[in-house]
Amino acid sequence: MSPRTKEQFEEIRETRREQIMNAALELFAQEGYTNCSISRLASHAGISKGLMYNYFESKEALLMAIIEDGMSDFINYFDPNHKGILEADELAGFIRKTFSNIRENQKFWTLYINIVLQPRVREYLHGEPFNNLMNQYGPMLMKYFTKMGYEDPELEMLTFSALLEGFGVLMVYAYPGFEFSDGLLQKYENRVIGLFTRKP
Amino acid sequence: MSPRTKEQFEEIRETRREQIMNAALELFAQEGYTNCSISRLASHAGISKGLMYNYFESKEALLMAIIEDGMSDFINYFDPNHKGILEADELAGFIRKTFSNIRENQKFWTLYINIVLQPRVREYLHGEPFNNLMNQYGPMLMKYFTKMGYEDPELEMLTFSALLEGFGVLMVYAYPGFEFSDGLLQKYENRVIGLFTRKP
Amino acid sequence: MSPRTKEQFEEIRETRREQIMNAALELFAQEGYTNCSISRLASHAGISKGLMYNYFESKEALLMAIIEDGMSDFINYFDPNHKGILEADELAGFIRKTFSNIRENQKFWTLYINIVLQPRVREYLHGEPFNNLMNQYGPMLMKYFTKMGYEDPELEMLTFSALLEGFGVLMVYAYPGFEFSDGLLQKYENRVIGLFTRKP
Amino acid sequence: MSPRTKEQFEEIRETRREQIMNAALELFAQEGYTNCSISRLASHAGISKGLMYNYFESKEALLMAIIEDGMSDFINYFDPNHKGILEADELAGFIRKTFSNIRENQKFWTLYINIVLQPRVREYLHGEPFNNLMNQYGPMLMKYFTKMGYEDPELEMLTFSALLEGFGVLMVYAYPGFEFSDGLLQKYENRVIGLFTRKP
DNA sequence: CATGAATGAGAATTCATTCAT
DNA sequence: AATGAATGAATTCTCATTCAT
Repeated sequence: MSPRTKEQFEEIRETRREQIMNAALELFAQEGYTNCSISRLASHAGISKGLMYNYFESKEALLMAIIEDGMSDFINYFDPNHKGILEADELAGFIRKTFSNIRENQKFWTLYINIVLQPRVREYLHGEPFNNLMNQYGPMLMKYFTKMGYEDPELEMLTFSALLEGFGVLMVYAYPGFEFSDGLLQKYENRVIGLFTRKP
Repeated sequence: MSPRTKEQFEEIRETRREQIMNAALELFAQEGYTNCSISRLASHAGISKGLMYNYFESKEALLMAIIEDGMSDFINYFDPNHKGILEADELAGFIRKTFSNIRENQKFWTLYINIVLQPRVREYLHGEPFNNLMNQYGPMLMKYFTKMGYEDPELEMLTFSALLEGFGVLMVYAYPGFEFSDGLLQKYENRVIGLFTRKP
Repeated sequence: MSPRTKEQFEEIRETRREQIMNAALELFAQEGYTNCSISRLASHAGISKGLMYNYFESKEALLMAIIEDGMSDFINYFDPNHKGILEADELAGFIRKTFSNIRENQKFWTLYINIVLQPRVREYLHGEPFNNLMNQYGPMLMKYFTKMGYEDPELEMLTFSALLEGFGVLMVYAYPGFEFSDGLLQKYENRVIGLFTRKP
Repeated sequence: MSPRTKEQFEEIRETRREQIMNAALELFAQEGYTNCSISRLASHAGISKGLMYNYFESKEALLMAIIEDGMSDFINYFDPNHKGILEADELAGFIRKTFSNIRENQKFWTLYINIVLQPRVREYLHGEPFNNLMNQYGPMLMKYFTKMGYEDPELEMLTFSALLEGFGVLMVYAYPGFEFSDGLLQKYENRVIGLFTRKP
């Protein structure tokens, strides 16, 4: 009968927020952001339409929250020492974490790929807090490949990025005929690491 | 002035149809299928809303027509002999055509990537006439890599597909910091061809 | 600490009630009744949404309470003897009090003018307890101007009412270029009193 | 069977536009801008909700169009010679036209008074094309009363404005007990003209 | 007495599609 | 063949009100 404490309210909010974001991620990934109405989102999350707006300012804000959440791991994977210069073992670690992240968060990557081409989302991703990741990614890899003695750092960077991006897309597209066994994924991971962490 | 012949009428229709599809592809790729209204589509194509429906049954039919058109090249690139068995030079040709197609039809690929994850589009793509392409793609590559003596054909197929898909995505994403000079693209193309057409 | 007495509780309630009404009047006047949500009203009053409903049955009830509060002065100004017949000095007093009330309660008058045309509010104002004021206002002035020997009592009544209403509106509108100095207001007040309290 | 000409389309649009504006003015005046939903507006105008947006960008745009339409007469009444200096007969003309306009367009004035206090509307009214009217109104009257030799031009201006504004409000409010016979209105008009067009 | 999470009806707005001309 | 007015269902979003705690 006594009123709920501030802590209780915060706990409720946190739980609900996650519940909504999980439900939304699932639906967004399945059917695309624009095809999911707030109405369906809400009923998929088991709440009322109105409550959605208690937790997220708009449908777009909900999307951005999901993107931010999904990207935050990446921000941490990459250059954990913040020195601005990659070492070979750091790159290997980054690759491993990236692959396992893609495997485990297929829903997020589906959504991400589906959404990232839309101008508004891209603007958001090129702003803070992703700005650092996006803008430092290229130069840092260039430095790395140069330092490691690769003949054409730009070409390496393109190949490296394509192998990662392409993998993500393939995981998500699930072309008929492809089977991503654990063994295969492991071998792919090792191949990519091998290609870019040994002196040429 | 003699009345136009049936052939002239059909020619006019065909021209109009292409004009509409080009305008639509441009807008779809720029802003996403769902974000483009028929109204804007029509005025971007320089015709009235009503006339759109004279040429395409619905907005979705217009989209599918564009997809079909964009994919038809690929259907032709791949295994031109219809033998079901690839030769190394055929694969090289396929790779070259694919890359040049991606470079030249960026708009289409933007749209394609943007749209291909949506259930209805996927259903369409997995039906005729794409069915053959999609379903034969994997097995054919497997046979190829096996025949060529690669140790792990599945791994090659994954790598190969990732390098192609990843390239497509990167072209379209245009990460800040990437510059796709003609020279770089040529080297990338050569590298990919080199990786998969020489006996290991 | 002895528990609070019933009187103390009621005093607290009364204070809160006024606090809410003041906050609400401010927002209502600034932005219009319909544009102010209960949520903003509550946070502007420094309390929770729920508590609002402890003090007022509904948003409309809160509005009516404010209107009743603001009008009650007028009810008292007018014909303090309840004889139904006005004397010249009573009218002068009424005019003076009206002007000072308008000057001091601009927020209320803004709200009042903004709100008074809406059917539901008008119904309320034409019911008790305003009924008497509204319905007796006209006849009483008629009698007054007749008794005072004005040639056309109806015309006087119209002029008189227009000068009061018009003043209220102008105070609230604040047309650019108008400056309501104390001196000007005083002269206006004197002019109005002069016009209607001297034998013609 | 032949397609409609541009002229026919324009005629349809003009007719519909007026039909919508008339219906909206009626409902707005009766129940207040905020209380009228687009839905009811549309069905009151005998059209679909969607069509409203073919003619007016938004509910607010519709309101502004009505206001602009209603005010346009006033812009023309006032200082028809655009000399910036009023003559006595011009003022008399202005007063006459104002009164007859208020009488004939009660709906508009109800709406106007109801709406003019809202910040957004006031901003609009203080911008073009009303800017000239609103901002020149005060100074022009000041010059007039000065030139005519009135002792306190500011006081005259206030009185004059109050008599006009007050009249408008009273017409709209229709206090019970007031009866605005033609004779009364004529006398009021003459009184106001008399008060401000004769040398004091 | 107090809180704010939760609801749901309804508001404004958009847009694919139809159809009279 | 061509136009654009007209429709109405669906969408995003708001908000007064309720209620468990």
